[in-house]
Parts: sequence; C-alpha cells; structure tokens
Amino acid sequence: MKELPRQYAPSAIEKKWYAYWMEKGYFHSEPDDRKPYTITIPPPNVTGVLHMGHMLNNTIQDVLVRRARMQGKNACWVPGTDHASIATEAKVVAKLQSEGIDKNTITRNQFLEHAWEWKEKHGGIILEQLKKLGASCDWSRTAFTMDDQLSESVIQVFIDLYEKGLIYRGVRMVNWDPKALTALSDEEVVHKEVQSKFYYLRYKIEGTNDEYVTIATTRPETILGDTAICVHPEDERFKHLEGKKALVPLINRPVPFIFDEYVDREFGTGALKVTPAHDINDYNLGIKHNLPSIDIFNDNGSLNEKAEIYINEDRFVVRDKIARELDEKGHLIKTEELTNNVGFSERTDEVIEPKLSMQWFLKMDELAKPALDVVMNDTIKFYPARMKNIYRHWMENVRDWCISRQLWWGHRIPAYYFGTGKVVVAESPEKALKIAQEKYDRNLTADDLRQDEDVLDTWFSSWLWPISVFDGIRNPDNKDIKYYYPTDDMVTAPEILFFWVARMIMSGLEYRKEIPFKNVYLHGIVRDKQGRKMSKSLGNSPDPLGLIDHYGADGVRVGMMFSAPAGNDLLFDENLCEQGRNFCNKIWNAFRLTQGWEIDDKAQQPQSSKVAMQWFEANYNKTLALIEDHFSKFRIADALMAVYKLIWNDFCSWYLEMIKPPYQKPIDRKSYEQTISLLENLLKTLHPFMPFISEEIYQHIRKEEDSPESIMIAPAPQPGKYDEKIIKQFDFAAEVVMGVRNLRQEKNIANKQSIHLQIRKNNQDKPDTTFDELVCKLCNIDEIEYVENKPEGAFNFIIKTTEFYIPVSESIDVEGEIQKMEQELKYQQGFLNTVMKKLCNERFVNNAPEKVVAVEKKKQADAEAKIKVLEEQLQSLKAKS
RNA sequence: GGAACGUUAGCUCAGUUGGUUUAGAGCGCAUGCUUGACAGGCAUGAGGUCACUGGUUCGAUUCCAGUACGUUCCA
Repeated sequence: MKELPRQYAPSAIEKKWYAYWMEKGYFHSEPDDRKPYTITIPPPNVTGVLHMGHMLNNTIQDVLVRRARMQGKNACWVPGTDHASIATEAKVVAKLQSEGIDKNTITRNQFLEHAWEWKEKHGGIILEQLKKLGASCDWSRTAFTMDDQLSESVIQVFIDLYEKGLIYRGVRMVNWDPKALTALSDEEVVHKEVQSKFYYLRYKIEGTNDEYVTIATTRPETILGDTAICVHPEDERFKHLEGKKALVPLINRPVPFIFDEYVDREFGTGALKVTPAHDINDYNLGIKHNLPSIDIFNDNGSLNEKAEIYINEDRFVVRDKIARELDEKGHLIKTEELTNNVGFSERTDEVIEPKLSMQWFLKMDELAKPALDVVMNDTIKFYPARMKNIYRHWMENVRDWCISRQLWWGHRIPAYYFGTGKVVVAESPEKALKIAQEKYDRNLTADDLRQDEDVLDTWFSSWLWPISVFDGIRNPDNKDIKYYYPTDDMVTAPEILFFWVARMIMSGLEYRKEIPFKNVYLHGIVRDKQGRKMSKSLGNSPDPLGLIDHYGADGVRVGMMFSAPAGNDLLFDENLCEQGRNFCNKIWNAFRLTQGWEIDDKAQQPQSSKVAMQWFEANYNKTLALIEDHFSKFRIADALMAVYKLIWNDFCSWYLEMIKPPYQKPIDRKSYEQTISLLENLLKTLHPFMPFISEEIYQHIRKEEDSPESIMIAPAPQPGKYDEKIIKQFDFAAEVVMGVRNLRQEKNIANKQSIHLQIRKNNQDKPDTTFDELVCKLCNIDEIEYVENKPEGAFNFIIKTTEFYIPVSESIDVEGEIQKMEQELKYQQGFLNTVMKKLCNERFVNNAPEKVVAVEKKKQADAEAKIKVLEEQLQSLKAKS
C-alpha cells in the first residue's frame, strides 16, 4: 500500500500540476471544429498587485473555463493588462521624484522610456500571481492595451469615429484633477459626503451705502470669479433688485442680478452667487444668461492673476484666508455647518475642480441606443437581471464621453494642428501632412504640424478589448476573431458596468455589428466581515498569496465561491477558506481510505454494496442535473455547495460507510472498482472548482491505458437518467438510521453494543427490505424483525406510520416516554388542525385546484394515521404507569 | 433631493410563476464520541409569528400599497 499522509498538503502538489498543465499546453487554444468558449479577462491594471477582488473575479472565470473545456468546447481565456494612464503615470512620476528627477525637466520620450521600463518590471505581477490561483488562461495570448496591435486598433477607431463625426473637440466643463493635472470622466469622480462650512456673505448693492444682499456659499474663494447673483423671479424679497448690480466683496467688481427658476428659494438665503467658470450649474446658467466666465484657477489649483488677489496661493489656503479677510471687513455674516457632497478623483483622491477646458469628446447618443436595446431584449443577458434597470437608467441619461487626458502615458491623440486652430486627424504625421496639404495648403511642411499633446482615456482602449485582443479591428476577417467572437461570458464587478461593459457593447455593435459577449456576470465587491470595503488604509484586506500559502489554492477558491452568492456583495471571512481546506482534507482522506483496502478477487459483492451503488448512482445523476441548472443561472456558489454536499455527505458519510469492509477485512473487487470509478467521476465534477486536488487524486487512480492523461482535458460526466424510487427508498432508510442513532445517543446505548430492531408496519403493504441490510450495517443491528404486535419493554420511534422498537432488558422511563409522545401528538394535532381548517372551508374545496385539495386530503390521512398510532402507544404506556 | 434594490435561524444566504407535511442550506452554537480514512473528524440536537401595518385571495413568507430600517447609484 502507498504511504499517504493523514493530512492533505497542497503547496507542492499545486506547483507540480500547474507546471504540468503549462508544459502540456492545455491552456492554449487554436480555432478548430469544436464549439468555442471564450472569455476575455477584465484586464487588471499594470500598477496593481493581486487583491481579493481579483481572486474572486478570476476564480469564477477559471471555474467557467475549466468546465467549458471539460464539456468538449474549445475553451479560450485571454489574459492581459491595461495601461492605466493616470495611475501608472502617477507611479512613474513618484518614482522619478524619488530619484531626484522632475517630470517637467525631461522630454516626453524620455518619460515614456521610464514608463515602459516600469511597466516591464511591474506590469505582469498580477498575471503571475493568478497562476498561483490555478488560472487556466491561454498565456500565449497575453495582451496589453499598449501592444502595437491594440494601440493601432485604438488609433484606427479614433480616426474612424472622428470621420463619422462622432468625435469632436470642444470647450466643456470638465472634472479637473489638480494633482494629476488632467481631466477625468464623470465615472472617475467619486462623490463623498463631507462636513463643510456654509459661509453667509454680504455683497453691497452698487450705488447704495448700506444696502446689501446676502448669499451663502461653501466656496468663498470662488467669489473672485463671480459674474452674477441669481434669484428666483417670483421671490418677493429680491424683486427690487432688478436692473441693479452687486459688488463682489474685496475686489468690488459689479455683477448683475439675474432671475431664474433654477434657484431654490428655501436653500441658503435664496440668493445664489454665479461663478460660471467653476461650477457646472453656474456654467449652464451662464450660457443661458450670457454671462462672462472668469477662470480664476491655475491647473494645479492655485489662483491666477484673474482672481486679482491671493495670486498663486492654493485654493484651500485661500479659502481660510479669504474667510478671515471677509470677516474682518464685515462681509461675513455667519457660518453654518453643512454636510455636502464633494467630488474626489478616484485615482488621486484630490478634490475635483470643475474647470472649463478644451477636450475631445465622443458623442454617445447614437452608440448608446443599440447598446441599450441588446440588453433590454436579452440578446445579452445580465446576471443578476436587476442590473438591467441600472444599466437602462444610465444609458438613457448618458452624456458625451470626455476621452482626452492631459497625460503622456497612453495612446497619444492622433490629431495634428497647424495654422490658426486647423486640425487634421490621421494615424501618422506623414498621413496627416498629406491630408493637410490636400485639404488646406500645398506648401505645408512637417514642421508646421503639431500633434495634440494629450492621450486618450484608458477606457478608450479597453472598450475594444474583446475585439482588439483578437486583432479584429485591424484585420476584421482573421480567423481568430471570426472563431472566438462574440465571446461567451464577461465576468466583472458592477462598479465598471458603465466604465467598461456598456462601452464594450457599444464598440462591439459598432465595429463587429455583433454583441461582444452573451452573458455578463456581475459579482459583488469583496468586503470584510463587517461589510466594509477592503482598502489599504483600513488594512482589512488579507494578502491573497498569504491565504493561498495557508489554505491552498483550492481551499481559497472554495472560500471565495462560498462567500459569493449571485450578485451580492460578499462579506469575506477567512473561515470560509478554512472550510475549503477542510474539504480538501476530507476528499483526501476518502481517497486514502480506498487506498488502504485489500482487494479480494474471489469475494462476492454483498447485496448491501450493490444497493448502495445503485442509490449513489441515481443520486449522482440527480445532483449533476441540479448543478447543471445552477450553472445555467450563474449560481456558482450553489453549484459548488451541491458538489460539496454530494462528496461530503452522500459519498463520504453515507456511501463509503455503506460499502466499507469490516476492519482488516478485504473488499470484493467489484465494489472496489465501482467505488474508484465513482470517485473518478466525482473528481471530474469537482475539477472546475478545485483543480489541483482533483488532478492529484485523479493521477493516482486513473487507469493509464484508457483515460486522458490529465483530468482537465477529461470529458465531464453528463447527467443521465436516474431511478427516483431508489432515492426515496434510501431517504426512508436514512431516516430509520438517524432514528436509531438518535435513540442510541438519548438512551446511552454504546455503538459497540449490537441491538435488535423490531418494525411494526401499520399498513398492509409488504415490507420493503431493500435497505435492511444497510440499516443493520450502519447501526450495528444484529437482526431486523417485522412484528404484528407491540413488543413489551422497548424503546421506540415512529417514521411516517411505521413503528420501530428496540427491546432492552433494563426498565424504561415510562413517564419520560409519555411526555415525549404527548409532545409529538400535540404537534400532529396542531398540524391536522391547519389542514382541516382548509378542508372545512367550502370555498377552498370549491375553488382550489383539485391537485391542491388532494394534497391536503393526503396530509389529513397521514396525520390522522399517525395520531392514531400515537394514541394507541400512549394508551398502552399509560396502562403501565 | 431623485431613483433602484434589499429586510427569512446567532452569521452569510437559498426559496416557492400564491397551496409539496405550521420554511431550507452552509457556518456557528450545544451535547456525546480516540466509532482504526479524516478532531482540518464522527454523530445527535436546539434555533425563525419569513421587518412592520394594511389590502387582494378560499389561502400570502411569496402579489399590491404604505411605514421603518439598510445598501447602492444618480444629482
């Protein structure tokens, strides 16, 4: 017999099999005659390290891919990363700074060299870490959003959309990040509630000595950019101000009063200062009322000369200073505490400054409509489906997408300027020059053209991901894109539904005239046990690789999946990984048990083992169908739970105990072979969830000559027909076994002590003895006897209407028995009562469907029969006491 | 301020297109076990007027309305 450790030790085993799979090239996919199954990974960004969100996301994808592969599909999981302009640039700038290099002192190309160097060094970390998790990605297809193929796709798409008139350049109020010095899209701004001060400021009315109007603001420093005061047209308090002007405190700039229903009369003082350059609502008011905009901020958030005072001081420093000065000069009436929402940069956590600037935009209306339709009509299915609502809401209110970023790291916008504000868009300077010459001026030279300094939003490359990784933009007819696209499933977090998923759908429909994927599975956000988001600052995120070291990759995968019921945020608890590890150990020991048996070729298979096998096979097929159903609804946690119970409860706790030979006795060959084959099938069903342990045991037990050389390429067992009857028979037998065990424990009858079981049926059916032998084996019963009359001096229990007796020599606690039975009787009578209430209700009997009434009548009959048995027993017991 | 979603056992969640024995699972908890695969284990058990109030119905945990609380998204 092989020496197997008592405890499963994952680490060496995981290393060994991952290397084996890689060496055999099982992860690699090429187009062929089989049906494809494709997933493109949500590319983690190059700045990151593996966190719990990745663990969850990629565990799910790996389960889906491995399952598809075993079901005979040509499975292809494309891995990769995105370049994350803002985050990466920030990292590189910081790194240079630590080396004493200021970004402003080096050229764009020099900076990009540093950035690429950084990317080469750190960019692949997450992908390497995913291997530890067992991810079966086709690594030979690893893509990066700035690879030539993908970059060219991005540029080509930009040019195409520009030529279609969908991309335009315009001055807009954008979300400005004064730290990263770039515009952000609306989706990159995080609104947080903060405690602010509400300053009440008085503005003198022009031409008066002591007439004032009071406004309230959270941003006193922006008064320097005021160009109007706005009040409600029907507000009596301000009617007299029509045609007058107010003087901005400190700088005494006269600004007109304007009247607009936009103003909320109840909020603040009912008078609103208007700063069109620094507030989106004010900006719209400014357009409506033809107000000038005075931009008082530099790009880094300090004040500029237009502010007239506090020039070059930071906006927050100025806020304090100006409040003090306003107070000293009698302009500050009072301050109040106010909770308001302030936008922060998702990347730098800097307070966003609304700012007017020239940016590139992509028109959304035309792209959004078809992308909304395919989701609403379920061409693309969302799991959970309720996300459709949220998606629709966004798509119906979508605004144009600001796609330019004032950064160097990324795809440089292929727009070339010359002359006074003329622009051409082309994939190269040479082409741009040619177009410019043709369209504008024959004499232009390369030196006259100046390329746009900005790069494109990272999402403007990731929105092409499912197409560009297969080169479907540049080479729309290549065999990869034709075979793998549309992909099958997109697994991602709801947070990026709009950032990414919606836009992939748009680009897919625009460039392939086809949806990019069939299903979108949106899993929750990983939170800690208390429901808080995991974050570095809270320090509440476990180290994923540490977890793998501790519990094994299989254990952690199980932990992740258990905590992730469909669509909910998941409260991660390390105990679940422990549960996963324990499950590994259980499987391992089941295997160890079978390896310890001596096999007797001459021994006959006992009837009990034959029955056990029949039951298990039926049960297995039934469970496979259940698992299938769970998968069809992306209920991965439920599917895993079904496998978990199948292996732990049904296989280990019941089946193995049923066929186990007595201590030091051999097992017959037939039972042994069947058991191994059952185990092999269970491992195949388990493999997508727990790839490593299933492979390890599979390699021990597989028959070399006629089974695949790895479990991961073995065909998955398919659910077959099964005999429901034997499952019912088993369920009854199991109840009997539990009844006996319960009695043994209650009455303190040691398991070693064999007992006698007498059964008194209360109906005329012939006893079904199919499982009797097994009941004897599992309960250490030496004999089962069917009796007509109640035995004397015996413990008993009842299942349905059958009475079970265990005779004992000692005396029985009659009082206790009576009490127990009366309790049971009370329950049954109560139950019968609820049934009778229905049956006595004429309207129920007349209106309810026949079937339902029949069920109630059956309940009635069963309950009555049981009550009768109980009453008889009680009577005879009472006669004794 | 607007909207969406949620509220079922101590915890995390299933659930019935309204009737399958007065609701299930996993974990946790309690009790008893060195039952020779496994204490990372085995066995048994306790735990819920399905948030609250109304309505529809023969019948509501399930459908509708309102209330409370919570989460998320948008402004």
